[in-house]
Amino acid sequence: MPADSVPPEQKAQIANAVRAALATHGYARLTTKKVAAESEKSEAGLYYYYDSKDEMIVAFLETSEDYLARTLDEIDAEGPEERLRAVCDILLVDEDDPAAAGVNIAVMELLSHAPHNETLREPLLRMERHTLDVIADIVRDGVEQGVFREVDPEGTAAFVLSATDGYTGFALALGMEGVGDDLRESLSAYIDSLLVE
Amino acid sequence: MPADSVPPEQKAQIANAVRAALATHGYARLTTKKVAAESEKSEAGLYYYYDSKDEMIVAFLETSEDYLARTLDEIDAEGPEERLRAVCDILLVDEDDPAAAGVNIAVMELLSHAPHNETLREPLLRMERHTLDVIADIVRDGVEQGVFREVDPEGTAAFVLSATDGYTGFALALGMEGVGDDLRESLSAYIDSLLVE
DNA sequence: GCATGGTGAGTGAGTGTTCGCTCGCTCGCC
DNA sequence: GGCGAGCGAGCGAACACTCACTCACCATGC
Repeated sequence: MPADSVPPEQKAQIANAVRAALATHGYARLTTKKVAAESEKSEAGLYYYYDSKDEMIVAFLETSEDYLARTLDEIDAEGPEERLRAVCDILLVDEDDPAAAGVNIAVMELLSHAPHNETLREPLLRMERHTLDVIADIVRDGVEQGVFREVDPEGTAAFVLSATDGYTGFALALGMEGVGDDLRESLSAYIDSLLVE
Repeated sequence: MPADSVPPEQKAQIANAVRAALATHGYARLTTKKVAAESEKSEAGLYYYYDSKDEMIVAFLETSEDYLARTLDEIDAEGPEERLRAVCDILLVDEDDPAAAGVNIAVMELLSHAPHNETLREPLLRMERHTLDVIADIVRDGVEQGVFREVDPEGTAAFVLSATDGYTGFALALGMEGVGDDLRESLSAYIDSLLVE
């Protein structure tokens, strides 16, 4: 079956199974058998909807992409400063939420494997690009409104996203306690430093 | 053979083969056959020195750890500000150096797989912990010398390392051109903001 | 000077297992 | 009775790892 004609409900169900399996086993140890074990289908049942394991992962990524985009879109904070803080709060995964941590770490694993897997590269690129744009837009608004100093929106966005992704990819993945709180404070201080006096 | 009694020359040679194979294929697609192909030994020859694939990867990590520690130690810049800039320069891998980029991306892949592989966790933890300490020491010196504002050394170190690791794990891995330069500038501006007026 | 036997270093050819994926079939429903 | 949905069984390939063996080298005894 072509990937883009999978019924939405089935796509959501399979994406969810991929998500659970990724969080539990990581990408390098992900197998279709493990995905099936997390779903309510058999291994062969997954292949009824998707032609390959990679396509199932793409389904998960597209679902995550939608979810993240919606979450960022739903921020109802007012003003660039509060909005930027809200975005950071979303991107800096709580170490005490194992489910969220597992998924986000797995996405970092997918990201760092992207150079070797063409199929996964595109959806990952879209997701990161979008997040980058959301942050840059907020910063740009802040500069135009005179809330932020005259910083470069793209550079600031890259800095913030790097910091949050990097935190997930090393401190969260290694279970380094305390680093999250340290970082949260420094990131908050960084946002302070963006404000005009 | 116990891993800690492998002759140094053999360890270096095998670590090097693992490094090359990781850079080319990534961790998720790393096989002992590919490591052997990058070395001058057969697959069975690798097992003469190491009992498992994971031990070979640990050998690579220990070698990298030594190399990074030595590189950070050899910084001869003077004063906390210049030293901090030098560290960032080392950690922010150049996107035009494919070999260095490949290895660093692979280490990010290992990091984000760490929750699922106990064997790799320890050496990775040591490596990140050490880097974190090096940065925190520089910041602490800077604060004591009155060069930096009274920032938290640990938090600042976590912020800087997160940013550089994160850049490697998403922008470098996805080949997002320009992000590196944007980030370099923002990171430099951040260091400016740490300085006392 | 030279046969003998032990040893470290290494390999070609496998081992059993697991992988991604397919096929022939069944079942329930219009 | 035809058809969409799904599964048990199993395919070939690839995987991590092992084993029986070779070969160069060296010490020893004669």
